[in-house]
Amino acid sequence: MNMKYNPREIEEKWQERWEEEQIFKVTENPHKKKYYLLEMFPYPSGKIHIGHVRNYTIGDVVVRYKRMRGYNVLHPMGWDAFGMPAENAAIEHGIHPARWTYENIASMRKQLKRMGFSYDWDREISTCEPEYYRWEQLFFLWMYGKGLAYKKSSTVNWCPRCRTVLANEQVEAGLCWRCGTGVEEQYLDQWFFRITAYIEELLDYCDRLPGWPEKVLTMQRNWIGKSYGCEISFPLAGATGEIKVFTTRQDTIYGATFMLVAAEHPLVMKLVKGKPRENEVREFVEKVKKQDRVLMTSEYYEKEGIFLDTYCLNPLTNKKIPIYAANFILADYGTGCVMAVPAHDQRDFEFARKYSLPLKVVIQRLDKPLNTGTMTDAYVDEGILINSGPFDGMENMKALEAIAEYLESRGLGKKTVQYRLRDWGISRQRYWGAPIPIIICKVCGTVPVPEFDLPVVLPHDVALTGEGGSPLAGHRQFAEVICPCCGAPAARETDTMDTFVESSWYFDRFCSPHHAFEPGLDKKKTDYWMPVDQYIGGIEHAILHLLYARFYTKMLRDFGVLSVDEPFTNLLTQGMVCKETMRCSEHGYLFPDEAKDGKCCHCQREVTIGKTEKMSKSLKNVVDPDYLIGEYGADTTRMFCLFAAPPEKDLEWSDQGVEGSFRFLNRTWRIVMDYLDDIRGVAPFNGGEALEDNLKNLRRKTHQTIRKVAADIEERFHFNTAISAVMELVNTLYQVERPEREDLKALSVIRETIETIIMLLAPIVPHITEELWMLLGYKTSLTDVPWPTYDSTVASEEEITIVIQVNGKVRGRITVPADEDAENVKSLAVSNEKISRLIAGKKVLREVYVPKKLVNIVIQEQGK
RNA sequence: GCCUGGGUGGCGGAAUUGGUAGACGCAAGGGACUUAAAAUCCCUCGCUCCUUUGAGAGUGUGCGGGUUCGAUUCCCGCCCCAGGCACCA
Repeated sequence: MNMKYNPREIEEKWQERWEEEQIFKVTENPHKKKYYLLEMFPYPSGKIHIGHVRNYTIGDVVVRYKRMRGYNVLHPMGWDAFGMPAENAAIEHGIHPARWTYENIASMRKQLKRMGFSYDWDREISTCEPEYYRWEQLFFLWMYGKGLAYKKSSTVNWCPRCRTVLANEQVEAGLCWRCGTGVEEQYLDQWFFRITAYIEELLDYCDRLPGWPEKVLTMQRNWIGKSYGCEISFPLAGATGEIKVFTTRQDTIYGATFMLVAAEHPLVMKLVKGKPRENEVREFVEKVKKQDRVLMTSEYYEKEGIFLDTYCLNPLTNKKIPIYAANFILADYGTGCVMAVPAHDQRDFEFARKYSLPLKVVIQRLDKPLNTGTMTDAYVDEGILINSGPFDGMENMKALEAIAEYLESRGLGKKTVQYRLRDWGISRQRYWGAPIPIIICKVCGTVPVPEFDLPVVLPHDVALTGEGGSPLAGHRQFAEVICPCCGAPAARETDTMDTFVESSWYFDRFCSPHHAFEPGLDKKKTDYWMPVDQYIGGIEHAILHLLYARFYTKMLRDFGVLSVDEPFTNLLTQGMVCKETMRCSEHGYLFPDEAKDGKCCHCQREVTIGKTEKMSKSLKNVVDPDYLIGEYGADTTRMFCLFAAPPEKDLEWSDQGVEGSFRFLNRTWRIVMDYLDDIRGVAPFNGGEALEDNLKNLRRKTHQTIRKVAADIEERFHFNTAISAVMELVNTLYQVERPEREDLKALSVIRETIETIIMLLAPIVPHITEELWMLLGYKTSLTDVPWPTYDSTVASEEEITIVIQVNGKVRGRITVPADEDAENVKSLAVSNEKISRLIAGKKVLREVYVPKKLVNIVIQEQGK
């Protein structure tokens, strides 16, 4: 037998066969344990990139492994098909977003199939289809009915030249990415989902998701940002009224020497009304409003403020303190006003130094007293209260409670709980999204579209120019309707929904993807499949998508549609695949193949190498896997993506080393071919007879490898070490001396090893292993062969190496039987030739023995 | 700036619970095979030092400290990189 490994031929053959035999089609089966594995579905940007390949390969390995373990596995794929890039393509190239999207889907579907992923393609969904988003519109109506969807005024990025709303991504350094005009803030009435109605449950369950990475839960807890503190009223000086602040540091209230109000806060203009500074303050407020939100969070952002010619009174000291408007106070957190305690808060400290405002120390540190004249930073740690009236001498942590109660008892404040999480703004002034099913009638007000009129279908014929506001607003047939209540002419809501809404329930829809009856989810099926047992996706989604999906699940549960509290039992967050960005001053961001020798291939200008960032189409730093698949095949591409790093780690992309994966598959292929004729008629060794050393060692390695690979896949998804282990086994097999053709016992051990290698690799490289399996004489697909089991007696080592250290430094090694007792090991260590020389004449202070690992002999060192 | 992670040879990484640092692979160098090349197979490979060239000594996991018989692993401080920061998805 002398066949060469031909990946293209093998892969196409098996992909066809899997499809013909519908191997991956799945239905509910009450007699089997279900396993629902889901990878985050892609936005159809045009081509899959290495980040997708990595994500979907990880999922596919686990799916194929679980199948071999006997689970009834659901593994669907679909398209997060609404979104901005389609609209941008329409504006730039005149392609209709729908056409652009469907063409992209077609080519990406082809690429995914070429990778050999085991999806049940009958369940494919695209969120831009009315059959999908009609249910989302229904859920919106239910939410509206319950007050979970509501409208309020909030700000957007506004380009005054294009007269359009910009996404944060479309704002570059405070300027519109298309025309370079300075971006402004504008208020619009927009739709919100009341995620805060579920805030306590969302927080509570952060402690009840043991299958989630702790870092993701920590990020979500911090995002929700529950904090306990006080709302305190500061009366205005010389006027009626008061300013309410929220603080978690009421222990420092005696040190509050000025007041800060968010520049955008309506209170600012109210306070300076009619005062000489009114115009100056208005200019400041306008300037802050224009400051880009991204800029606001950047490093070169300078803290600025302006005095409002107004004072209020510190309610406990009754001292007059000045009120400033500032650009770093958040208008929509707490009350939008902050009592500034410059001695004990770093931001306040910097502000006070800039505007020469007084510092007052109210918490004294224990080691050396603070001096307001010489302090270079705020003191934010614990200490004893001073300058704090009746609370002097109290520990500040105790004063938190005491001062809160004191304020409460005198009616000056109350203990409150504050959250950082805001309600979810879902309005988008864009075309390519799910329409919001609402009608605005001059007579009846806000009127929900009647359920029997759903779906509100997105019209096809719109003009997309990137200018002049929401494209749907200009579509008369769509926007002009008859009010369902009074029959008068009315206007349709022309905002569309945030695409995060579609991705908040697609996993439910996958359970019954074609269910055409209300509410679009077949309860019997969602009850069988949900929750998702394993969800896999990029760490980038740790907060927004995952929090929204959790909220939406709870809400659908309360509407009786779902029976689960949480959508994802186990979560694996893969690290980002990163690559450097490249920019040309004329052509903007460049794809990797648009640059040659540091020059832009369009204009020969010098290319600027930017930061290394996660691959994304907008930065064009994407690597298309096609060249890898073409050169080496899907199996090599899959294996290399897994071998490069463990899944949770970020990866700076380089295809250096892909040859190694290809070589390994060739090496595996060759050794099976080499033995094929000799082992074809031989059954794998079953342990009946005693084995001589070399075969015994091979068999031990085989069983150890089964143990290691299963543990690596099941317990920690570390496919790189699983692959290493199989590589070692293949290396070991190469080392074994070729047995005679008549030595059936030896050949049966070889066959056991070869079958094991094939089965262990099956989830990782499914095509080559199917082919080899068939060549070994099997008729059924490897996809449903049971995962091999190991014999722990066979796998256990008879001899182990013990390291001998002297004062913590490795000085020798001894080999002992695995069950050697402690005393023997210690005396063997001490009597070892080299060790005895090293410790001769020295006093042994201590002997540490770590069973099966090492002996550390601690001796008195010279001169001590 | 704030929140969350990460940093180990020339490179990707391994060391799973505080116990042999560098598994496995890439690159590099050497050898075998070949008319030749490719492929394949074998060997070497953290760094420094040497008048014991060795089963040698020292040093080494971003930097500086600490705890411990023993630290890549735990603690404190710092530097750098990545993800998120609510309209990219």
